[in-house]
Amino acid sequence: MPELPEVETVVRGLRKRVESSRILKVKVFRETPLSVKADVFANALAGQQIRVIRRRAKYLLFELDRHILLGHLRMTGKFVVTHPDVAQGPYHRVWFYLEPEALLVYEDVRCLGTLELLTPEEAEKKLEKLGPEPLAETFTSLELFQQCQKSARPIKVFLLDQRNIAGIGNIYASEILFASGLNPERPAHRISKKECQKMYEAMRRILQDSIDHHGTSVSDFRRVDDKTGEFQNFLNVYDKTNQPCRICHTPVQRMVQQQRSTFFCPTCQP
DNA sequence: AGCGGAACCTGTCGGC
DNA sequence: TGCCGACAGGTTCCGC
Repeated sequence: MPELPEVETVVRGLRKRVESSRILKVKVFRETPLSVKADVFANALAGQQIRVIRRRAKYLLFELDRHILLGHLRMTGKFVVTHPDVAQGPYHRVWFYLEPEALLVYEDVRCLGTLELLTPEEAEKKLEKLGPEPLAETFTSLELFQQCQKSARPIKVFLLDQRNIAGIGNIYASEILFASGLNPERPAHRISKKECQKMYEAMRRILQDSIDHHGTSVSDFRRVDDKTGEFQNFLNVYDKTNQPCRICHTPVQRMVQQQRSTFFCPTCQP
């Protein structure tokens, strides 16, 4: 499901519902997502308080008394807050019993998501490899331009590489390039300073707008309270193959870059 | 160093 | 109806 705006939406929901709660007990239904054995995971978490919840790139950080629980939802991971007497769903992978009275459910159809139990130092080491947060006040168009200058890869592929900029995924990469009028195959280092400025502004505007609309629910993304996001209503090209471009009415095209779909308007993005 | 491709999983959808 | 391949919002590993 999730790119930066969706993870931010989840983090905000979790903050409201479970920040400062204490983990009483953990039940693991499937070990695949975990970085350690189920019993180690469960025993280590029991008794720790969730002090702070925050986001870095597409990661969720649960800052506990002694550990960082680092979550990544990959394609289909979800966190849902519910009641302790809820029935076990088919894709429930981990239950966190919380005090006061709540159940935090981690569910994941495809089981590609991860829950890593780390020390603060290990988490730090892992996250420092990521590029800058595109919405950070300190992130500038000049920084983006300088980063682009270092890469000959297609700009779409560049945007997906988390070491360049953190948090953009397949939906927003296509949307950002459409809004910037840039062809997805343009080598990153061939993009002018002026075009980069436009891409920077599009990036910040689109990501912030999406957060304001609680993210994009294309198939199964849900908020912590199981509501959908609303930003799918504002997408211009993603998954719109053969539909007329909103600006020029040319049919939107799909192509494959790095084994992933890219959507674009051949007229608006020459 | 940097690239393309496969792997990790499971479900869904379209075509024949 | 049934089967099969393609595809899905992501990351990481491996070999060239």
